[in-house]
Amino acid sequence: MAIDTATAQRQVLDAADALFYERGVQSVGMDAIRTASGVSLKRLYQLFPSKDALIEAYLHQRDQQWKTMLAEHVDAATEPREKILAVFDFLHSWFTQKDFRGCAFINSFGELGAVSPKVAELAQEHKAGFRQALADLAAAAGAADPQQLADHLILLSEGAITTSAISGSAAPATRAREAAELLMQLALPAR
Amino acid sequence: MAIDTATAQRQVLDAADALFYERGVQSVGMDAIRTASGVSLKRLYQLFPSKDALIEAYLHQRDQQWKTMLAEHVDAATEPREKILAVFDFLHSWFTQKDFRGCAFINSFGELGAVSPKVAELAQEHKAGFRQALADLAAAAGAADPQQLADHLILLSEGAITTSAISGSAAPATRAREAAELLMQLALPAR
DNA sequence: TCGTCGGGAGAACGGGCGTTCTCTCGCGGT
DNA sequence: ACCGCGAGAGAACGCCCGTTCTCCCGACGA
Repeated sequence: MAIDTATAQRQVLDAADALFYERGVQSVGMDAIRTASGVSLKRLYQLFPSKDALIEAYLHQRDQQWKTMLAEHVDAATEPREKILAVFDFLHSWFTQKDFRGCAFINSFGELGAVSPKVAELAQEHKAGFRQALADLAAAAGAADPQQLADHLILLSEGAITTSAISGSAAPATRAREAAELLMQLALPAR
Repeated sequence: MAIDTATAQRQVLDAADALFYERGVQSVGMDAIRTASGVSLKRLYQLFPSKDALIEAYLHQRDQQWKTMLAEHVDAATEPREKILAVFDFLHSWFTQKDFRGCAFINSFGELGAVSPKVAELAQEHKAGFRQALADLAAAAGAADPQQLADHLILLSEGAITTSAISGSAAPATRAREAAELLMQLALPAR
């Protein structure tokens, strides 16, 4: 065996992640992933029985990575209010990554959501997870209506993601942070 | 001549609009548009020299339609503050259309933005136009910083569009409207 | 009436893609 | 040393798609 199964999987997933995210899921052929990963097609199909399965794994991995990065930023803050603002700092640092091209779930949903129920479902789950995280933060900060504040914050976040992707600027993150601060003034008890 | 050039063009554009929007640009073949429009392939290629040209025309048409629908809602309101809220009422009525599947520009950008500069450019122009419209409304409402208010409103709008598309619910429009009201409380001079 | 022009229907072409198959080779066990 | 399993490389297959071509017909001017 040339390479260990686990490392082969990691190589394939890394290559798929980079290519799918950069060019979109449909524009990337299995051959490109074969070339980029250095894993033979035969093995690739042993690890992932179809392109759809690979797409699923790609989205799953993105979800994990995204949650981890978000948690790192949020955990670094101590004050509940600061933790909410840290979400937008996280967005800003994400937007300034040179390969930033929007949210993988929004992009995949736009490509395949109407045609692949699985992709649509994964996008919903990802966004639901984010919403839950925001709701927890809002509750911890003592919001009178944490669900409402969470909804407002998620709108700002999603808006910032797509606006930043299309405009190519990271400014929407700071604008969203501004707006979040204003909304918190109204939704949180005075300190 | 079986059908007049103008009506043939309209039939093709209507078919392309429906199919591209519903299934995504890349999932729809020229053959499907030929069948749906009833216009022969030969004529189709006389009217639009390539699929790319047809995609461009599709996006252009979407832009026009969208601006028109927005303007109808905004113009129906009289108070400057009401005009801004009318934007979110427009979003709500859009989201409840049975074929709603998010913003055609965001979806196309996710599919082709990285690979087609023309699509990326059209998406930027569309969003810039929306931003300008919001900035005008914010200025008319007497915002201290109309650019900032416009930026906050566009984030709420874009967030509502993608959240609604993925969740399949129109609720984000009302949540965004709520948030917009709160932000206006702070950004506009007391009445 | 005849020829020609333009359009409709759909076959054809060239290329790409997802998936599978073939061939070959190196390695481990006896 | 030999056998056979599994892996790598890439050809092959079947299908789809964008684009062009062919063939046929109906309309219209001389």
